Amino acid sequence: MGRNIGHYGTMAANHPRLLKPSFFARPTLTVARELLGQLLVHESKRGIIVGKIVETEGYLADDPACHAFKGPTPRCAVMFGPPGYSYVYFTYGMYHCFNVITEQKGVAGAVLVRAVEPVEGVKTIMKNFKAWPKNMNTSDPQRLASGPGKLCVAYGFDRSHNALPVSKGSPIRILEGPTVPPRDRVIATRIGITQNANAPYRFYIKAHPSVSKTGPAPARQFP
DNA sequence: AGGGGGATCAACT
DNA sequence: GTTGATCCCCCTA
Repeated sequence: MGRNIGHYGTMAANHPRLLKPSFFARPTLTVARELLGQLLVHESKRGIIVGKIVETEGYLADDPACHAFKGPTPRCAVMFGPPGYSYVYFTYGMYHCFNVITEQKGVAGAVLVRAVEPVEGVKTIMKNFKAWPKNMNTSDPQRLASGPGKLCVAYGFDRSHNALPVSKGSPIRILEGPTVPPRDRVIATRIGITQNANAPYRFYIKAHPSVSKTGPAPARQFP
């Protein structure tokens, strides 16, 4: 924990192991599962931020918990667009949530990135927390982005980051990260929703300190 | 034009 | 387990 795993910020500029739009043009739950361990990069004005994705949730077109369930609205329109774009929305009066669009163009779907382990740019993350109006717990560097709201504070994401490509040439990119051993990848029910709450659409790295919380349902391993 | 609800977080009982 | 902070979104009328 807290080990230096390399200069991902420099690599992020033009490293070949960058997830391409084709990665996201697949079933939402497949993408949610395979995003575990990958590296979310934000090349922001304050500095570059890199974090290892440790927790995701899928949101599907036929899923009552999904913003796109009842069809396109101005807010969720990007969910019906091409895969590999960001979907950032505002919630609870002060927080944002960051998603990546999945499925083929015309089919709604997204993966909510709920938590990352900070890998690079902790100083920049701390600047973002200092600029945040509400008091947040920043004592544990492993838990600076241990939830979807905190993640957006840490990365400096807001609605200006909605509908941006998550790919080469964009300030937001996802790099291939270290492979997560299958026994450490678990599936469970989602958090903080009431609609379709029993759907096992949440994925996280077992016992990882940066995961938001264990959740109500017993998590099981998936192949 | 009005109002209920929300993919959150931290503090409190 | 419950509650306050805080405001945009979307449905209803």
